[in-house]
Formats: sequence, C-alpha cells, structure tokens
Amino acid sequence: MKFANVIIDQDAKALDREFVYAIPDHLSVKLGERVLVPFGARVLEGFVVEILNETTFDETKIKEVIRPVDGFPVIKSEMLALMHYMKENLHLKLASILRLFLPSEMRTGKVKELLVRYVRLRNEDVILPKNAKKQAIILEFLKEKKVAKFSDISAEFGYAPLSALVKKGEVEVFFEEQKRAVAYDKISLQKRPLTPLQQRALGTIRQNKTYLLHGVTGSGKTEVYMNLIERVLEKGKTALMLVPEISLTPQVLANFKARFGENVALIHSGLSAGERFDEWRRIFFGEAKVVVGARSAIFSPIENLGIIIIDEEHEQSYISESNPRYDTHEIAEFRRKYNDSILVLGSATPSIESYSKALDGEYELVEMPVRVNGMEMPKILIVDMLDELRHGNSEIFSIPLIAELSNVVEEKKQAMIFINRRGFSSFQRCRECGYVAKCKDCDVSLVYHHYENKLKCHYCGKRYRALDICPSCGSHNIKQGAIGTERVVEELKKYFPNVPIFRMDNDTTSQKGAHRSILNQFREAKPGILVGTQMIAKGHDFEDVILVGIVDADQSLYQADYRSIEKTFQLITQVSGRAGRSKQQGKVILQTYSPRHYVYRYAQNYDFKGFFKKEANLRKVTNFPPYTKVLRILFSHEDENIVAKEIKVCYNKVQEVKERFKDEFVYLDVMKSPLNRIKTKYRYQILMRFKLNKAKEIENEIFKCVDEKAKSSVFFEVNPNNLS
DNA sequence: AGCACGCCGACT
DNA sequence: GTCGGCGTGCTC
Repeated sequence: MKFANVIIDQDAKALDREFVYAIPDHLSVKLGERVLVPFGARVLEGFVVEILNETTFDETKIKEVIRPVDGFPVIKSEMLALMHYMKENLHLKLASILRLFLPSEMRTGKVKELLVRYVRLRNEDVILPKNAKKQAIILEFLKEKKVAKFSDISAEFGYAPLSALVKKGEVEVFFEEQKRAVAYDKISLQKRPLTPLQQRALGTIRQNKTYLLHGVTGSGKTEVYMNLIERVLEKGKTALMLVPEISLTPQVLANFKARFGENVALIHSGLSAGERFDEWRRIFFGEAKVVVGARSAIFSPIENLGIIIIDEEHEQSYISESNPRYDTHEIAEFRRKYNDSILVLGSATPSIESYSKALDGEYELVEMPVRVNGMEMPKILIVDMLDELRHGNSEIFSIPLIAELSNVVEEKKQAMIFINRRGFSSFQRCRECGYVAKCKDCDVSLVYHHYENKLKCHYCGKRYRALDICPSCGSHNIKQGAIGTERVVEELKKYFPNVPIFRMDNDTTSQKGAHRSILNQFREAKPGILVGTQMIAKGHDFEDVILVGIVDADQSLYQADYRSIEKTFQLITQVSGRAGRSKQQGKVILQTYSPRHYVYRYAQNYDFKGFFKKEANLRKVTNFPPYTKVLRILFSHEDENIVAKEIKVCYNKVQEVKERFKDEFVYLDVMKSPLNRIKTKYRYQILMRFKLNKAKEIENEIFKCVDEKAKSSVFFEVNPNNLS
C-alpha cells in the first residue's frame, strides 16, 4: 500500500499542513498531481507533495484518494522544492504558494478549451438546385480548401447557404480545439549590429551566476537580452524574461515574437483567462522555449532554464504586496541556483540594494554607459514652483513648461506630461470644517473621480456619491484636493484647444487593449500630448517626443518610506528617457517645490553613481536597508480587540528576542497600521530593523513569536515597499 | 474554510 | 419542554 501526503487546496491557517491519504491499488497517483480527497464531510481538491511507502499515522483513520484531477502532475519537482523554500523563508501558507504555480482558471470554474467550428465537404459530387448559386460557390471553395472555419465561410458567402448545405448533410461540421492566439503588434525583425558595448556585455555574461546589467536608457539592453536568449536556445535550454508591467509588453512582445516566433509564450495581466491557460499549457508541455511575462511569470512551469532576465529590476512591481508576499528577485535566485543557470538583472537605475550587492561582489556588475545612437540624454530644467508662485503664477503649469509645449506644437512634435496620481483630484475636503470623506470599510480618504462624479475607495473599490454638502457641518464649500491626470488634461485643453491630448492611467486603460489603442492614437498625432501616470514612464519608443514635463516631481519624495528618494530618482531618470529618442535632443521640465533637494541635482546630471554613494551613505548612518533588514508583521481581524490583544502577545515575545540580540536590533515598535482598516478588517503591525550578521537566525526566532492559534491573519514582510 | 458538536436563551 | 444562537474544535 502506498500513501500520499496531500495539501488541501484551502487557504486556511488550520489546514496549512500535510494530510495522509491511502492510494488505492487501482489508481495511479503521482507526485505533484492534484487529487480529489474526502475531507471531513466534504470532498476537496489537494496537491500530492509526497509519496510514502508507509506511515506512522493511525491507519484506521486514513481515507483513500478518490481520483486524480488532471491526470498529470501539475507541480513539477522544481516547484515542489520552491514551495518548501517559500514556506521556510517567507512563511506563507502551502496552499497559497501552490496556487501561485497554476493559472487561476485551473482552480476556479474550469476553463473550457476553446472549440472552433470547422466545416468540410462530405460529398464531392452534390447536385444542387439551379437557383442555389451561393451554395455552389461554397462547394467550389470547399473542394479546393478541403477544410475551413465555419465563421469564415458564413462571413464571406452568407450564413443561410452554408447552413442549408449543413442541413442537407452535404457539408459536415466538426469542432476542434483552438489555442487562443495572443494579440501583438506585428513588426518586422530588426537585427541591428551590436555596438562594442553590447558585445562586451555579451562576452562577460557567460557564467552561471547573477549579473547586474547597468545600462543607461537607450543603451540597447533589450538587444543584449535577445542575444543572450538566442545563445541559451542554441544550447537546447530555455529562457525566462520578466518585464515590470503590461504597458511594456506590446513592444517587448512584438520584438520577441519577431525574433523567436512560436517559441515565445506570453503571460501578463492583459490576457483573458483562456489565453492565460493556453500559454501556461504551452509552457508546461515544453512547446514554448522562451517565456516573457510580468512578475507572476517567475512561477512558470518551464524546464531546463538556461537564463532568467529581470528587466528594469528596480521596479517596485517585482515585489508582491498582497496575499502571498514575495520578492521576484529571491524566487529568481532560487530558480537560478536550482537550474544552475544565469540570472541577469537589468536597469538604468538599479535599486540601491542590487547595486550594493554588485559592489560587494555578490553580483557581477556589467556596465553600458552610452546610448546606442550616441545621442546625449535630454536636458533637464528644474523649475522652482515656489518661485513661479512668487511671480504670480498659481497654475498647474509653469511658464517654461507652457513655452516649451508651445514650441512642440509649433514644430508638430510630441510631448509627454507625467503626473503621479490618478483621478481628477485626490480627495474632497470641506473648506469650513476640514472634513474629508473616508471609506467606511477602509479608513482611507476617498478619491474623487470627476468623470463619473463619484468618490471611490482605491483600496476596496467601493463607490460613494460625491459630496455637495459637508456631512459634518452642512457647508456647501467643498474643495477638490491635489491634481490628477484628468485635471491636467482639462487645463491643457485651455492652452491648446486644437491639439489632440491623450490620457493614460488606471482609469482609461482598464479595458483590454485600451492601452495599445491609446498609444497607437498618440503615435499618429502630430502635434500631440500624452498625459499619464507611471504607465507612460516605461519603455515606449516615440521618435517625435522631444519634451517631457513632470508636473509635481515631489509627489513621491515625501513619503514615510526609506525608499522614497530612490524612487524619485528612478522615476525622473526613467521619464526623462522618453524624450529625444532619435535625432533631436530632448528636453525635460521638472516642476518642484524643493529645487535644492540633492535627488534633483544628481538626476539632472544623470549621475547614478554619485546618487548611489550619497543615498547608500544615508542608509548606512540611519540604519536602513541594505545595511539592515526591515521586518514587518501585520495582524488583521474584523474585531479590533482581538487584533490588539494578539499583537500584544506577539510583541512581548519579539521583545524577548530583541533582548537576546541586543546588538543587532536598531528598531522595534508596535502600532496601528497607517491604513488602520481595510475591507472591514482592523490592521496592526510590528515593525523592526536589525543588522544583517545574524539576520537569518533572528528571522527564525521572530517567526516563532506568532501564536499558531491566533485568530488574526498574520503576514510577514521583509523590506516592505510601503508600510500602509 | 466549512461543518459538527455542544451548551445557553425565547418560543410553539 | 424544544428550536436555534454561534463559540470551539477537527478534518488524514
């Protein structure tokens, strides 16, 4: 008799362990397979994570596996190993880890494989009535083509004649499974000769270790990636390349499709459930040798990996901030080691963490300091908005920005305006009493959306009526808060009523394909202005963009986050990189209320190394990563008393750990989370920082501080992006 | 997570 | 007397 250790596919703390089942002799159950098992009074799905010949568990209590679910092991051995790693190091629930490895549509309401209706001729010599001219045409067509899609024929020759033929039995209808083709922009293959810098990078990146590729915007990193992948494919291995967001994907994907054809599989959030499922299967069964995708693609079931590439490695989107929290870098490092392959982290503005690892020799640094076309980086003009104010300009746009925009319009070129917000204005506030509308479930300010005239909660999505009367004091004096994309577009229209202005943010791109369509429209508009959030900061190659405006650069600067300055530097560099991609040197107008902040000086000179030195030093003296580790434990529960009580118990234990590691701890405190309530749950957190020498040891001790039986849900997070 | 078991209040 | 409230505990 064989036994299977099964993880029940339920995201509950109490079930976060293995359960033993007997495998009846008539069933073949393999490691990594999903199985149906009796569980209490129910029948549930689970994952087989171990096959045993014997068990110590009371055999009279053991139930039998009912049957396999898929008929093949969906979790390969590498992913099982990864599961154990993530359990141990990230303290995630086993089921929630395993769920990361499967396309969600394999669990919820099984996707139907897409069936396409085809027709073919059953009888070559049909005698038709003389008046059935259309039917005759269809017959001729089918004689030649043999097989055609039902929809094609009916579209071209009419539905009626075709269905008449089917009815008479002369034409046969059959169904065939269709892999959904993923849409992408068709471009022709452009294989540019490599520059000496690119060749040098390729020459260096050969060993099975981790490289940090620091290349300025426009230095041709993508070309390097493609050559690396080509080399790996030649050796019969596979490649995995991660990009930060879908906004990047159309272009990257088009390039990869052109270069690697059918070998490429694409995973990103813009795919439909069915498309995602199809791509996953192509990867699983080895049909796709190259995977390009966003963060979650790191869990692709691709085998025989020769290289992993993380493009724009500094991007925050590589750190998952909800549910199973993980850092893509860490997972990539695991897979690199497991496959004994190459990992390349590429960026124009590497994260302080990564760059410092490179300087310490943990990564090998590869540099590409020059743009491919030899163009200089755009000139950045810093505009002091307080100065503008003193000279009587209280508008959103500074005088220099309007002047430059006018130039762009006159020359029939293009400009991008970057803004760090979405919606019309961030909130509604009563001018009399200061009341700000908040979400009743989440304890955050509601965001006003002008277009729908609604207040929305950006955390839970709930919508509220916009205020016209203050509910607190009854005043009608309601004011909109800070500026968003929508407002900027409206203001711009006043200055340039005849210029096409496009807006790109979360609201305008929520529909599938909206992204591409906005960009394509903008591409044709000359002159044209594109207003957008982070989304427009990345990867888009528009030759005629000669001006970039940053409306409020400080936005990301003053946040309670040790990375906020770093983020600001990265943002400016990246946005600036959008200007002057071809013949004409670009210009950047950066509007700020703190023009003397060092981040702007370094950004203005594109001095990454100088900035790194300054910033790394600041982190060192203030005891922040990469010189320490930040650990956050987040408790949440509907009942505030329970969270408060449970976190207190945990905090006391953590304090004992701190006592034992006195020299290591630099900070420890417990508090309400800044977002005290989200989706009706109260949130409290313990925050700590400790030095790196004994970090692993301390972490393990900290993990033990959480009572397994606590009712609150508990999340651990290392070096969190934001502390809300 | 979800279901059973179990021990206290207001009903036919 | 019983129906049902949801607190506690278990699921191989």
